[in-house]
Amino acid sequence: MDHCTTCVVRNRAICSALELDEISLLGRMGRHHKLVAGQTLIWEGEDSLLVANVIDGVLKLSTSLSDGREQIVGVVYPSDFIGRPFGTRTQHNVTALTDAHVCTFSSSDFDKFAQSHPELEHKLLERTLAELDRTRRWLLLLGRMTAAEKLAHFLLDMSKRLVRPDCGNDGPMNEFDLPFGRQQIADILGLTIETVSRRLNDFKVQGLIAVPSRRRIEILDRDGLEVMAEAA
Amino acid sequence: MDHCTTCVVRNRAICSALELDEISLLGRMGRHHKLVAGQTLIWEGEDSLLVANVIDGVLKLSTSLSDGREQIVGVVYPSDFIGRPFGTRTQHNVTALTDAHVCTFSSSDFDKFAQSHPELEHKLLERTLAELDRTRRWLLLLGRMTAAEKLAHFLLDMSKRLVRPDCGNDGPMNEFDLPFGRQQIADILGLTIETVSRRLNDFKVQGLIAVPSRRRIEILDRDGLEVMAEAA
DNA sequence: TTGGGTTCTTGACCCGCATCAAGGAAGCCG
DNA sequence: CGGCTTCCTTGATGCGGGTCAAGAACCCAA
Repeated sequence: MDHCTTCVVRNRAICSALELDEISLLGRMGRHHKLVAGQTLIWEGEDSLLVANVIDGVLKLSTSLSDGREQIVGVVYPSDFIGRPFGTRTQHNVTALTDAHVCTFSSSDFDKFAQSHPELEHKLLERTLAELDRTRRWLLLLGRMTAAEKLAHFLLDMSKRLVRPDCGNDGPMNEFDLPFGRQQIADILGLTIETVSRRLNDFKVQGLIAVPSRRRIEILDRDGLEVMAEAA
Repeated sequence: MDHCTTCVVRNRAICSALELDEISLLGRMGRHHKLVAGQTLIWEGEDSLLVANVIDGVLKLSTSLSDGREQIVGVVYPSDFIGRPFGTRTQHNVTALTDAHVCTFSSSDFDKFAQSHPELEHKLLERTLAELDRTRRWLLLLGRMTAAEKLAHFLLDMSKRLVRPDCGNDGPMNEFDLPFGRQQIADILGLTIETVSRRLNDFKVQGLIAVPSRRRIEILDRDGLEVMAEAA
């Protein structure tokens, strides 16, 4: 039984580098897996045993300090790749934020397969380079921006990344549901939950956004938000 | 004339993936380049025209905000790879911190060559994955650590990365010269120059380190520094 | 509907780090 | 050697965001 042929991320995940017959080869090594919100797939420090493609849902990558301080170091969406191939220890937890579907492979199986399929490795390289760029921009945000700037950036970024996969790419959305609670937003931006709450309220008062329900955001003044993001 | 055969990083750079005849092929596309301290090789936002291997010296990757705030997003050492292959806009400046030698390639030449040499791409992928891991740990540092913790981490990291290439890998050094001034350290850690100076002085008073001259560091109590790095 | 748990907001206070402002120490070139 | 520049240190002050502490809003399940 080959589920790859019906996979919704078939054309966007790294698998898209492969021909039909190779895909089914890879597919036979993969296992479809269901995660409930909050469930952790990979633990920090454990030997890297599996890698995966995200089919559906949103997951977070996070590390923490011994005293409980946590930092989210990455957020992963459908068609993204998870895990650390080529035998190193995993450096962070991977946890589902929403209910999610992933397609997992044993690390060693995947490594072997990748080494003999340069197309696949190339795709993975492009993704990794892009992710590195994104992460480096994040360093600027964490190291040099104020709380208000951080939040403005975050909201704008979300509005661009949360485009529904089905309804074509007609630019950023002005209305969306966050897959995060306030604490998670704080952990992404290197803030506290209180500060997130307060600055969000400031934006509301300034008429930049509306927050009709806890996780719903409406961007009322995108330009204003963009100014906020670059200047404070 | 093939300088690759005498290249000091020949066995550590990504070139080490290649056979002799392929290396000379790549070598003919490369240009050896000398940089003086402070010179910028690649500018943020410019179309990615070149990539390079670092032969000697230390370079920084940095981005900045319109008002002058700067964040260093990466530091590059001999044998490391610089630049963004596969045609995207470069996201950060690349600037020499010390006098440096690099071996540059036109992006398009390199891309073509890489696509037909999976070994090379594999090496590059492994490096990029490692760099991504490193950068993500840095997010934790910037987002969740205090000034003292940041500095302790920084010093320990330096002591591990600045091992002289010629004298084999006999662990971290307890005495070394920083390739950075105080302002650069601040830009790496997301602090101000004054805070760096003050916390460094605290460490001196506590007997953790000695600072015999501006850029020289001696670690006197490594365990103490490690405690500082994890708790503070 | 009620009750209990969770998540979010709001307020009061405080501390770490930024900011502003001199002053000192090195390096550099005449 | 003296003067200049650059880099670093030290001090005084203030603010942004963290911390602590309630309370409000929401979410379910019974």
